[in-house]
Amino acid sequence: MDKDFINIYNLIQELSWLFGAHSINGECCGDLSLVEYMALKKIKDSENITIQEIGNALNFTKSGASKIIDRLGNKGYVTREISSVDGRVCCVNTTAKGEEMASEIVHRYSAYVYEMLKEQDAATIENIKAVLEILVNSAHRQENTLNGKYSQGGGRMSIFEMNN
Amino acid sequence: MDKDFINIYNLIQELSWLFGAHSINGECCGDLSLVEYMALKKIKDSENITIQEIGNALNFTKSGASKIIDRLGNKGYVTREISSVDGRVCCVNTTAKGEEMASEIVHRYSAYVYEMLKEQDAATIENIKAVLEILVNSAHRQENTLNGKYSQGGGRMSIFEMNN
DNA sequence: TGTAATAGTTGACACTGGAAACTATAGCCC
DNA sequence: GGGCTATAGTTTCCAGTGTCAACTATTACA
Repeated sequence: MDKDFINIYNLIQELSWLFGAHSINGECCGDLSLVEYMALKKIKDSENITIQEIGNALNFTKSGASKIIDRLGNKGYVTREISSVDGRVCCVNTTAKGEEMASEIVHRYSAYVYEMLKEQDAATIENIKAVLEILVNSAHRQENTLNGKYSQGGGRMSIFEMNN
Repeated sequence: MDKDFINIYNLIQELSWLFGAHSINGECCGDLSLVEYMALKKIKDSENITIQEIGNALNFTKSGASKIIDRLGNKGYVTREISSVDGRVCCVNTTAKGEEMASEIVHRYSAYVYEMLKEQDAATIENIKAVLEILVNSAHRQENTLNGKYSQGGGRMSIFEMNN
């Protein structure tokens, strides 16, 4: 039983590494790092997201988030506008170019995943999807119970503070 | 059909992020970064591994790998000895402390995974394991077909050079 | 023996993200 | 309205990290 979870942990770790910043994603896509891509994706999926929200979503300080948006802005993938309702907050949105880049990356990697899995039958593909959904949902739930409130540093807990 | 692979890609991406360097692993364990932990794990699993091999396995240059081993050495987790058969190569091995630290990390994260998945029944757990094995194996296979030979820079290909 | 190849190390460098100080706006209370 | 506080974001300084290129040391081979 315990063995199963060790096993699953090791497999997730391995998979994460293979899809993480040091592997195929090392340079995620031309001029985007993995972090920048994740931010771009988040911005694309939310209308008028703020710097702070991006930071919280990706576990960066607002300082770090601001710099990531700088980079994305310099590359022409996002715009930064001052909110019309509150002069302190920035509304970040993707440009057409940013939108296109995000789609391109998804397309490329999906093709990669297709190459990976093309020999699997339809039922297996469905099953893979179902399992990944369980994992992602459980991980999100677990993340939420772990994370406290966010201060500048995004008061996230290390797993090592969990229960000692 | 195509939709399935996009879906799966997005889920893997999400899961990888959640287990990647910027999330719970931000500080993987006290004084180890994710990269250092991956190296430690690799060293633990192979007898007398060389710097170069570590670099290749983790997609680092030999220079980068050398510095990671420096750090692990300074923290007392690994030893570096000159090979008895070839005076140029280093044999890296874990110390007892390193061994213990690696186990501790696995233990901690397995507990985390257990918390994540404790509500799933036994059949689901088995299924999760099976799916992850498929994914990890396919990803490794795919990685090998993508990567060319390793030079200093570990001549890995960006996914964007795949077919254009 | 001398030249080329190979493993590893080192130093200079660029990039990244955090902490803290700072700017600017908003909210509130008198 | 004036003044205090809170909040969003930016900027400066800094430490950590990994690459490149030059270097050392050892081995292989002609």
